[in-house]
Amino acid sequence: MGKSPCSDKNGLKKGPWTAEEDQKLIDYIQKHGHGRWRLLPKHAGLKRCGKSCRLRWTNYLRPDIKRGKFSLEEEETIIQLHRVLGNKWSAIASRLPGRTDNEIKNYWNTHIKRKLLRMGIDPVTHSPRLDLLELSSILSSSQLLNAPNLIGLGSLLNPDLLNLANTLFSCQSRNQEFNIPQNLEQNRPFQQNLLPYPVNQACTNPPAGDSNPEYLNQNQLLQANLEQFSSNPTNFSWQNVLPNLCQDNVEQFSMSKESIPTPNYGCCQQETDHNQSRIHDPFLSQYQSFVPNNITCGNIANMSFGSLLSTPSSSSTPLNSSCTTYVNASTEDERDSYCSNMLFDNLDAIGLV
DNA sequence: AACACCTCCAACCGCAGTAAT
DNA sequence: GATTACTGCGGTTGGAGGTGT
Repeated sequence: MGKSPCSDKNGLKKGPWTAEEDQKLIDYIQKHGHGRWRLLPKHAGLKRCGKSCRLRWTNYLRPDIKRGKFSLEEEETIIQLHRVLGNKWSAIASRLPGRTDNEIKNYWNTHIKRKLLRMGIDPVTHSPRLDLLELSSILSSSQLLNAPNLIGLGSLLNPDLLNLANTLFSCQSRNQEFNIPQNLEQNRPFQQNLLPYPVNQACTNPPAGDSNPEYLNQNQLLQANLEQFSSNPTNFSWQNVLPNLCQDNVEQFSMSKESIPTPNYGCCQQETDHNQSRIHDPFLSQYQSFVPNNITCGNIANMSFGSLLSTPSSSSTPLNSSCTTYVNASTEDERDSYCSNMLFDNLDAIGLV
């Protein structure tokens, strides 16, 4: 039903707008207002299609457009709105005065999405990558860290998992004192601990211990689900091991989508400063807890462990799971794949493969 | 200086929804 | 109800400018 594209019409200009064209468009709209975009270019003396004129006006020439960098507050707002609305850029833009849908979409794709991925957060679901969470549990269990288990996992793990595993092994091999389970599961969420930071920082700044019972409880739960997985990997279910963890999340997720919840990612807010500065970045502050509130008992319980370990379907960019080695990897996907190889090199080195 | 590669964003494209006929 | 005209939306692209080698 859609109209034919502008390119079908002969003699119409494409590409970047000149200052002269901009001025013609502005002058015309100031005199006659906008609308009737199809007729506008003819009346305004522009060799452009109406669509192009509308886009130029709404995305660039409109007087109420706010130019310049996004503030942290705007960034936080975008993340919150995206969590509720998804890729409804126009809906998001309507709540950010002066920003266009195109601008927000670009900013999401070039900045925020990448930032979330680096933090180990799925930019589509806004939840921590549960597969990474599980790997931390697997690696933390000394009795399960043996060759058969890891070889079995090799075919299931996606590159992000392997990347994390490689980081952990690198840490372990460089510093025997550094206790991986403590670093991963005590007193602050794993994705904030490890993923946003370079490997060497994660290794050299292990957090202090914490006796918070909630964290200890999670340790037990993670251990329990790991053991269940170990005994029956394909039929693993969260149902039996996480009955209490997501109680609050069910309530929160049942909220109307019209209301925008305050950032609260679950049951375990960060309590301590870890001898360092507390996170004040509002962006990071949204992801300080352990379990995302949009993960419910229902949807966790229905996940099989196998599906968690394979490439997540929620991931917007399919993960490259090939075993090709990229020594000079230029893209993030390539680096992930490269890290997968490094993991198995490390496993080989310590005699597990 | 020259080249390769990367990032960013303005602009394009195709499709869907809706109003008008 | 079918068709046409128009507008809006979201995904994608291409090129300018920046950075690294």
